[in-house]
Amino acid sequence: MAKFYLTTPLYYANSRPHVGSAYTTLVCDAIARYRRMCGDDVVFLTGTDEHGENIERAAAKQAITPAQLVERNRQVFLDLWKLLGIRYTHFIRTTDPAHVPAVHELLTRARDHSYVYKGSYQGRYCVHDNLYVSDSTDPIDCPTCGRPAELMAEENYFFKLSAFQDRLLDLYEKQPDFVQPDFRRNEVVSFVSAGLKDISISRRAITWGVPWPDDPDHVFYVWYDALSGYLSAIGFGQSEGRGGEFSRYWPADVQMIGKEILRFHAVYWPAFLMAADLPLPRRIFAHGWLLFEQQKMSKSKGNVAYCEPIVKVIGADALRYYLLRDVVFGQDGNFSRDALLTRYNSDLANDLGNLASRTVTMINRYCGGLVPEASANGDLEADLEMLASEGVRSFREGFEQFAFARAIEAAWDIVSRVNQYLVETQPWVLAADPANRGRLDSVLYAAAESLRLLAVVLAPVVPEAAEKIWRQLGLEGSPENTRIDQLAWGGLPAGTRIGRSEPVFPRLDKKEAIERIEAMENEIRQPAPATEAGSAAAPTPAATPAPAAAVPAPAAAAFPAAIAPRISIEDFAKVDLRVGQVKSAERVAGTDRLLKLIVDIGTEERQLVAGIAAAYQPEQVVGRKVVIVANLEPRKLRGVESNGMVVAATRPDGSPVLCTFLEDVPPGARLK
RNA sequence: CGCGGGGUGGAGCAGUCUGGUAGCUCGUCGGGCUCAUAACCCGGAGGUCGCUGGUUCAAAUCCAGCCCCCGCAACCA
Repeated sequence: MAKFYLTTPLYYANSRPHVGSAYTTLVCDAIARYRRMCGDDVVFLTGTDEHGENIERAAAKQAITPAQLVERNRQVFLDLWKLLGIRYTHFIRTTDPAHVPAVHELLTRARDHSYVYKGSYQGRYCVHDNLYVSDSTDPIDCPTCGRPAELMAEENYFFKLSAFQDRLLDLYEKQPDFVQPDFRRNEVVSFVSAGLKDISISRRAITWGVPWPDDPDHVFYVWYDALSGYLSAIGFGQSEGRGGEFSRYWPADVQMIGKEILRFHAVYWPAFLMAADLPLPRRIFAHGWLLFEQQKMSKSKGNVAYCEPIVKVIGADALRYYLLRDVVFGQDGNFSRDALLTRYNSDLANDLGNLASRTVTMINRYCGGLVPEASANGDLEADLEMLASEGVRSFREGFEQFAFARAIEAAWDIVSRVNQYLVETQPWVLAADPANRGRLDSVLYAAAESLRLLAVVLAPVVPEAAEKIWRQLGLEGSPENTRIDQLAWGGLPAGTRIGRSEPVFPRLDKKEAIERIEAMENEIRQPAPATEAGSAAAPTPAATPAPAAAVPAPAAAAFPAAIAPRISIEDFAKVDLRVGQVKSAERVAGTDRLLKLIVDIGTEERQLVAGIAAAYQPEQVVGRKVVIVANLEPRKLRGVESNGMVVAATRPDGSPVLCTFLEDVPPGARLK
């Protein structure tokens, strides 16, 4: 029996997963189910990355320990996977005690080959927030508090990534499908060709992490820790390798990731493994992102779609089907509730569900509920059989290339053909005359047998529905226990007592369903400290990319957000808001968003820089009365001094809307 | 010259690597059927495949240049 080891990324456990996070997992689940149905011995790993300063900070904010936070969030993932019917076999958390020896073993092997050394790390660090802001020494402001991050240096352990440039390029060339899709590989090749710098793999100021084996001042930093999870999950570094599990399943056959973590998986990861003399995964597949109505999903835009409401309203199968069918796998895809419901109604309810319903009903009515014998087959049946077999073949071909949309289309060719076939043969007319008994039996057998093939083929995509169809056909066992690679026409035994016809996918009122989904989503977005912790304030600076399927939230949640804590009138009085009139405006050269404004605030003219250029042309703002925060500390933006701030509201899409007045007010008037 | 994706009937997308009747879903218009979840089936209308030039017997597809949109990154005090 062939083994098949498949992994999702280990999701960063600092907030709750949304549709994007679930996408990777769901795709992997479909692949895992498919491989099982091909007879493979499948290990399907998912898990959570639970270390790092973001988690430390999120926990501190809620006054709980990191361990408590992570336990809580992990549970949200587990619940969601359950809801979505994800049948993973292994779940690794990087705080699992068994994970530590794996990281240490990987390190020991790399050290044995002198790929690890102690060096001086230089970067930008925010002393106020205790946050590593950037690995570069270029000046940058802290994304959390906005104050300039300080240049810092500390002793770190480094991994000699630079030593692997040639071997990596060689790998991409000799094993072209190591990184897929092709255009992603090209990206990786050009990145590596440009030269690799050694990377720091430890930190001193972080305590929530895997301890460095012989240096208590250090913990492992992000990737060396997180990526090792793919090894520790199957027993690497443990005595006996957990009964030989590691040697049986490693290397991974497919490692599925989102495009944002491509570099870490396609460059760092193979280098780490090479350094330890371990075999490399066979394939890294980076898929695209789900955009929401053409925009990137992000918490600050308030447009994140969550899975739970969708599943509760239309079912996990519908979501699975929609994501696999409507998104061209690999590219960025669009997520739209409207399209989801349209797909549900037209493909699942009208085409497939209705086909099952009419077929089962007719067998019940015309054949006494027993699958008839195909005794009088003609050309139409031969054609249908051929088309169905071709459809199954083409489905498998698509699925094996991860071209899920194409595979599902092939299955729907069968669905359409059978619906068409029923109209052509008109079994309800045949049933009117006993002389047509033989034809009628053949027709209904052909329809039922087509449904059986469909149930098997679609089991990886819509497991619950496949199961229902299977039962309605009166079959024993389950479609998932049927070998998809040996699937052939004629497997439905005549005489089988079929079940009652029940809608597999009840038709839904689109508008009403969308409203229900949105209402439930809004509930989730209400401040829910237990799970929203990480998103509220913890940004993800460049230095600590979270190994999650979809990008983490950007800095501040602008919309919709919880109301900030109450302040006193004295606190408010500290903010000096003034009416100002824009005298001149010009773009700050080389920027997309910044306008340099000269504003008359009555007593003086101020120069300030506003990030509104995406929404306002300079000539649109000249002469306008605006509201200025007049007593902010000056700050330089792109080298231009900004002496105050223009007040603007933020639309859900993030664009700014200037605050202005309907009545006339002289510049300098104070707001209170 | 920062990195990447994309511009194909009203909407959303395939097709581009491997040139050769432009395809799918939804929508729309007309017809058919009544077994079925007001579902199913048939037919029609609707596209100079972003623009320009080149290669070719032949270009959505290959080459060059240009325009526009969208992410990421850097600058939203």
